[in-house]
Amino acid sequence: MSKICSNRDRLLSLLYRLESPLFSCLSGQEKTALVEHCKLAKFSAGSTIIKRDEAENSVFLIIAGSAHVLDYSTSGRALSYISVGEGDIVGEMAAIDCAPRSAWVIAVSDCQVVQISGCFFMQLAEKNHRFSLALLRKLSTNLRASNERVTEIFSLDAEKRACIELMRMARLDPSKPDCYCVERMPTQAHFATLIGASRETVSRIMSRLKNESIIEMSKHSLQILDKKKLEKRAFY
Amino acid sequence: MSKICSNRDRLLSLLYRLESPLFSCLSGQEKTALVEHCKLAKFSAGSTIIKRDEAENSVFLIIAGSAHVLDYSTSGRALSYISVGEGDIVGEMAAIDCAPRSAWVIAVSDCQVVQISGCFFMQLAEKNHRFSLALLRKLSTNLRASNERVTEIFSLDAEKRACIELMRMARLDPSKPDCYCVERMPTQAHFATLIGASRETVSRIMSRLKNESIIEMSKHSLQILDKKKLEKRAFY
DNA sequence: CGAAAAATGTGACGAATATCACATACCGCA
DNA sequence: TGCGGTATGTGATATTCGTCACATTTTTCG
Repeated sequence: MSKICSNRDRLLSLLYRLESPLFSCLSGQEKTALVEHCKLAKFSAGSTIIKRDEAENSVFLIIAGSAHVLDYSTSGRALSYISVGEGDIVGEMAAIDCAPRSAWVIAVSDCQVVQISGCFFMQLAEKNHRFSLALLRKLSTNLRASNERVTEIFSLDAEKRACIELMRMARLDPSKPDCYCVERMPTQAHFATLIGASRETVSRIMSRLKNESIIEMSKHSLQILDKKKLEKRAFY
Repeated sequence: MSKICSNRDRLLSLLYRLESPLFSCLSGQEKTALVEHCKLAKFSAGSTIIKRDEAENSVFLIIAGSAHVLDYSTSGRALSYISVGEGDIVGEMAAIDCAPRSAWVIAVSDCQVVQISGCFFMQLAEKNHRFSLALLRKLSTNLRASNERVTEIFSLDAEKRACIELMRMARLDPSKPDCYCVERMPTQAHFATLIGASRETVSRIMSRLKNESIIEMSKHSLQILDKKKLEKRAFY
């Protein structure tokens, strides 16, 4: 499943190009040491990057592709805690507190990742102040996002949650200016796990939004035709 | 020897007595410096310790009493993220990432707290490795707990959530051995915010558990009469 | 191209539970 | 001891949404 590539130089240059508030805290020396304690790996769409309850504690830096951090309910329905992409890390919690994995991480699209030894990652945190502070900020941000998500699921209905999530995912369309779109829109089943709803509910919501010309689908992207209306649906 | 202790001295001895994986990382010197950058404060039951959206960034160390970290839904219903007591800290996130408060902290019972300057708190984290690593572990633990709570609310019905929460709160009864109880059981309205349910739903659940002789109420404490049955209700 | 798999659309139905509206019980306190 | 506020108990009702069961469409890949 994961192909190991030993091209240290490529990895190092990747680390230098990467825009990450965390890894940009590392000195050249630390980056060089890092490539000695990690390996490149690939995960195909749908495969498991981290298994819940395992004791393994590597940290994964995502170079390409996207993944969902999620858990399953007793009935088997999935709920995503966070969706991660290029430049994000996952698995840092197990490295920090040495507890077993608390969630699953599943590749949504084909992923290229750098697998870093958990021990080495924590050595970086111990030796480099800026790194450990950046890590603190990251966890703090995650905690805020996580709490916000709980409140949303708790207090808003599925349609409002869907509209908010679409607004979060939307970016200015590079081809048509003044127009927002979601490139690489996940499947409705994946989207459902992001907002804590069933696949069918998402389907119904999308149908409604299409009918009212608020959104439009094309291939794997989603156009937001009427941003104002979408906001209204999200908040009123 | 003087019998009258200054506030500073009392505070310092408090810090030495306190069982906290975080503050036990501090050297004597750091503890002495800390008492110069903080003040003792009291909050009566029901009063607000931290207001959501404010820019203020003190960290509060709870010496006595308990409080809930919570947020309100649009309809006004409250949901607690975490319940904190003696030795816990709240408000560390704003100190770490300098963002506005993301939640409310409300005293459930009368609280005595040590209010620490956010900047000084972060100076400790910058200068003391063990402290910043302990802080990382604390955030990591909180994140795990927060995620676990989402999954619970998402996948278990209100009764199961209530039973699990009761089991979390229960301690061995100091008077009757082999018997578990919850001393200082919060009101049903407070308990409801902990499990993400309405006050009425909690009332109905408690009635059922009482009827079946699983629990028993007395004054402000709750006896668990049949731990086995309670576990069954929680998980099957 | 064409078949199998994956993704999506949609109706019917039931379960959980919020909400409203009271009744009742309990507690602190003057 | 009685009063007012707070906490709790309980029925009726409405709503949201998950689940099941298919039909239909789209994508993938040999």
